[in-house]
Amino acid sequence: MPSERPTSRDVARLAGVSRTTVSLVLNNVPDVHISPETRQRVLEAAQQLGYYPDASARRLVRGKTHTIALVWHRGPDRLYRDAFLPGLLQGLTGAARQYGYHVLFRPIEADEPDDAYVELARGRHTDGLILSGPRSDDDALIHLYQDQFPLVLHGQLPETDIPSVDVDNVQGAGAAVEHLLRLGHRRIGMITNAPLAYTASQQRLEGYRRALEGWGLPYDDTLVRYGNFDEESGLRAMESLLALDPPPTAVFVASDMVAIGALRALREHNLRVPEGIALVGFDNIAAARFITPALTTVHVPAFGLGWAAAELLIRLIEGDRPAETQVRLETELIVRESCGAKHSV
Amino acid sequence: MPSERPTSRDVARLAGVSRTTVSLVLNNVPDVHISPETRQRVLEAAQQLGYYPDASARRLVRGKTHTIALVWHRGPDRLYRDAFLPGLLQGLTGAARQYGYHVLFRPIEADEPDDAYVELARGRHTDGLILSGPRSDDDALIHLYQDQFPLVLHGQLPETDIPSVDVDNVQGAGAAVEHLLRLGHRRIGMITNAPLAYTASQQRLEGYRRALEGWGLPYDDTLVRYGNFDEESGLRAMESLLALDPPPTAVFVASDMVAIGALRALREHNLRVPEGIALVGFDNIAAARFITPALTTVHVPAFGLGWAAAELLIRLIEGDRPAETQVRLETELIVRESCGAKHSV
DNA sequence: ACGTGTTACTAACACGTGTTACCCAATGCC
DNA sequence: GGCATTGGGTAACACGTGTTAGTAACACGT
Repeated sequence: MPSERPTSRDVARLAGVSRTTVSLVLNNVPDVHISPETRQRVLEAAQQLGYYPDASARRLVRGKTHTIALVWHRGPDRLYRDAFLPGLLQGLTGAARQYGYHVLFRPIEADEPDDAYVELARGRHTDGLILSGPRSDDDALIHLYQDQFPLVLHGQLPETDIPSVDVDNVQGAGAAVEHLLRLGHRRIGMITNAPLAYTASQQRLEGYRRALEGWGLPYDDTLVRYGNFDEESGLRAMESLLALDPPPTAVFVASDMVAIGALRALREHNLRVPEGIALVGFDNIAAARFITPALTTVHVPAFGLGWAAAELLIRLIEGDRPAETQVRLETELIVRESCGAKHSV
Repeated sequence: MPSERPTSRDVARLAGVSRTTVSLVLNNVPDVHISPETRQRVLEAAQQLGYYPDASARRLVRGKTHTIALVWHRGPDRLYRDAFLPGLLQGLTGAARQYGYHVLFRPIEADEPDDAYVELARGRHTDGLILSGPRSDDDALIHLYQDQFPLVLHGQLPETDIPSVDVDNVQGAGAAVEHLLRLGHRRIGMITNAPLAYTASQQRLEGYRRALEGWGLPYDDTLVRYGNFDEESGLRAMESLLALDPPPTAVFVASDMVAIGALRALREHNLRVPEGIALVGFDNIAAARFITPALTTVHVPAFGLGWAAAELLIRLIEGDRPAETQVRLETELIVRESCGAKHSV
């Protein structure tokens, strides 16, 4: 880009007015009197020169970047979370655009310190952060929050009141298990999406337990296995459940990825789904639709989560304290083939 | 964030030196003599105050934003391209980080003008742009290029020498068809990924044609159908191919998404894959692995494309004219079940 | 005694904008 | 006629940094 980029001074010169006037006109400052002719001259001059105000200068003088960042932590669940990235980003940018904000994408790689993102905040690269996959041992995060820096978590951090956006895992898991109960199953196993160190895992397990108890069935932890984000863990967990005597007639797998592994185990044991064992997943990743049998699952609204996160964050930035800073979105049960409902209806 | 944010002036005051010295020390400016004691004092003062230089001020004075943007156009292929977004972004940010750049994500929505992204460039929000899904009728793009603004296209625009990054579609399609030929097929149909207005479609078709001709087989356009990004189009195209007498014994579908539709058509006709008809796809989207039968396909290295695009763009920004501005990455054939190779080996 | 270099540092300008405080002329009011 | 008010505009400061040109002190060779 050649250096002959026009500045507001050039526009002022061409229009025969002061730089102040140019600024007043171009920003449509209210309650200020500029004659229509002058206004017109300025507009034409700006147009003619192809003037665009310099973003850096604006940021500096206004003390605002009009940018928010999505901080994307690596971790064992990275591949899993990648499935939500496009939807989440579209939601984020959609809401951001409505408020005139830009979105920065900032993954934290394995060779970086976990708190590498603080520079974004402290160095005033952005006005606020959305943190995906927060860890409770992250005290840089706590400090930022104490310093009133605008933050929204994607996912939950127990024991804090940091604003966050998440899906209602208890309700979603409950709906899945309820569905199996309605189909007549009474011996229902569960494979978690991840170890219980993850809040979401605890909550989905809790939903499973409550659904059972709501129907007067005891919670029995011999029917529960722990997944770990990937197919492999699902395969092993299902093998272990099949070793039970008798095995469950249905299994709620709290992650589609893990469910795909479970499905493979069933195929290797020549068990038909849903006739032999019924399955319900969680997440509604793209592959759930395509796999055979198509997976009944709990839909996680990635777009909606992104939208809500950006909207909440921007509200915090602009200072109008929102009534509710803990957003929980509802999930939706997507009935396909793996649960057996299609046959029993 | 309270307004007591420390500036370099505060650091200078605390260390008992001038602001200039602070800047020199903190930026490690070479060939300048500062006594070790002073250097130490400055560092300690900065540390003690928790000083982070203001990014906006830096951008302004340096005339660089150290930011690049990924412009993501909507379009009929959006859902299709979403499959590559996570990989592409990881690649982009990975390379960007090595050079100290940030990455902005900017989708252009349906209700915006196509050239809404120029503001990013003209207003100096970013130092360069990566454009995904460029259209040849976009003259804002041409102007930007003429004004020497650093640009890299993801995908190709015929008849220009704008730097671009893409996969070698001709080679990839050729390898896919070659694979089917080696397996003994001689009557091979093709379903394109999209209408021929898309450069990638033309090129994949060209790869198909060349592979046939390389084996001395005539190119026969009665064996070719046109997909349109989605499952539905694949289903219809395959139905049409099945109406031929005799139908092809194998089909190269230049998009996994479309291939999934084709697969459904075959299932509805009770044709087994690969025994009845063999299939090879293109793209290697996540679902290709999970579907039954698992899809043999041509892998598109999204991460590599992102990395290459960012690296090329940053080279252009920093002024060291790269030797080659048209990057073409190789694809890789992923052999799974749908082609029949697993049985014949 | 004098110029020449070197070390260690600083004063002052520049980047391009938004905004406050002020000014001048014309008008309205009694 | 004197005074307040309003319309239309500008001079000057501020934002927080990077960088150039310059200075003061001191060492050194002759």
